Amino acid sequence: MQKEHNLSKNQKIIFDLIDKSGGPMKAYSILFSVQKKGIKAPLQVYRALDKLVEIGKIHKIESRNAFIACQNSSCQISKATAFSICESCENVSEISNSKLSKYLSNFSDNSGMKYSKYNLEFFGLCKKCKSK
Amino acid sequence: MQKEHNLSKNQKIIFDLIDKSGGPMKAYSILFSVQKKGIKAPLQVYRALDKLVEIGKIHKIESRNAFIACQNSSCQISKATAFSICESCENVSEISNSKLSKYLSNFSDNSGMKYSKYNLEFFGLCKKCKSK
DNA sequence: CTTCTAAATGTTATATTATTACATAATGTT
DNA sequence: AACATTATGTAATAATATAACATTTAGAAG
Repeated sequence: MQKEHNLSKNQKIIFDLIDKSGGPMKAYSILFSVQKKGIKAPLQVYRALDKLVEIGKIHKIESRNAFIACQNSSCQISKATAFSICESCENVSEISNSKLSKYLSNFSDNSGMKYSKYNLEFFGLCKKCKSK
Repeated sequence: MQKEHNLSKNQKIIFDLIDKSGGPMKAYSILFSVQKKGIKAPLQVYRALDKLVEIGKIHKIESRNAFIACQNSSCQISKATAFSICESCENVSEISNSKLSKYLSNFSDNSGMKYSKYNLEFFGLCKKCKSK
């Protein structure tokens, strides 16, 4: 049962942009693209991004300082994310593999720490780039 | 068989500082600390950090833009890293769990991509912070 | 429908993180 | 010694992100 989040004006503009782009986008490139829609300042972008991340509509690719629309409909909250990143063309895709997420969600070591969240980034060459 | 890397002057200064700190350090806090040793510019710090990451003496905590000394003697190259991060006190430690690393190193999905590297960051509350 | 509150917005300034470009010096190899 | 590679020094600037403050909008409670 997915909670419906009514996105605000800025949130919707920015989510739609990222979603339509189909890939990761950087904050200042988003800013540039939405200036014609009246969003003028970095903070307006970052605030929308923060909220979108919080509700799981987008995820942050930490190693790239970029944001991508969630490609996994069951992912309501960004608390368990995994991505594959091509180091040549920088293509990013979200990995939704139930075994992997089960394994990591249940992972515990001997530190006595209970993990509530994780982010995993895999790097390599995608099919296309490998065959070049 | 561990390759011996002869660190250069700046690399050694910066590695020693991070190593002795026992935790993650940020680039500009490193810069501040090493100014008395003659390292004056950000680039000098970033260059040393880049090299240290490349040879696996330190790792970058992507979600924190911080660098930590490798706590895992068998880790020559930063190609398979996992960390646990306390979201309250920001304590970070490197996870060395052979099952986990084996699982992730062998992970493959149906994207046809062969992963050569990964970085995993777990978040939660450490023992101390949990009991507060 | 009004009062209250929480969330979102707008705006300016500034902090933090990282790289470009170019010159020089030290180190290792043949 | 000549060459190539790696490291250093320095100035400028680019890219990423937040602080502080004023105002507005949207929901919830009476």
